[in-house]
Amino acid sequence: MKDNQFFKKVYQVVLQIPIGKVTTYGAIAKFLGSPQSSRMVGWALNKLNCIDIPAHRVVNRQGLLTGKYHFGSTSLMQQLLENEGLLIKDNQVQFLKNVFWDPNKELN
DNA sequence: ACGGTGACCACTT
DNA sequence: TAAGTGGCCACCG
Repeated sequence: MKDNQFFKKVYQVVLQIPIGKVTTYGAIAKFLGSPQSSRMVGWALNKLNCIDIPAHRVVNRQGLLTGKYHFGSTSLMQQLLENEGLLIKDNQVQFLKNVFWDPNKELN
């Protein structure tokens, strides 16, 4: 698969997210070199919804858990995040700015 | 083979 | 200030 690189990078980035931190689809997309292809990131995670990838640490720009319905249980994603010390309210990560982890800044 | 769709984001009315 | 629309690229029916 030629898009393996895209997947791989998403995979790598998500795996590098520290505990208690989250990133956004847009940030990852930008890191991949296609700032406009944030949809692909979500799509990639959808296909890579393996347990090996902590996709629960990836949220949208507003911090909303938009992909929670793809985790099987809507509460699972929230539980996982809360378990990492994050505060979730109304399907949204509180203090997102505080726990935001930017791959472009942290990874290079 | 083709069109619709998607875990989104940013710019333009 | 809020709502609408375009763009991105791969998968599924």
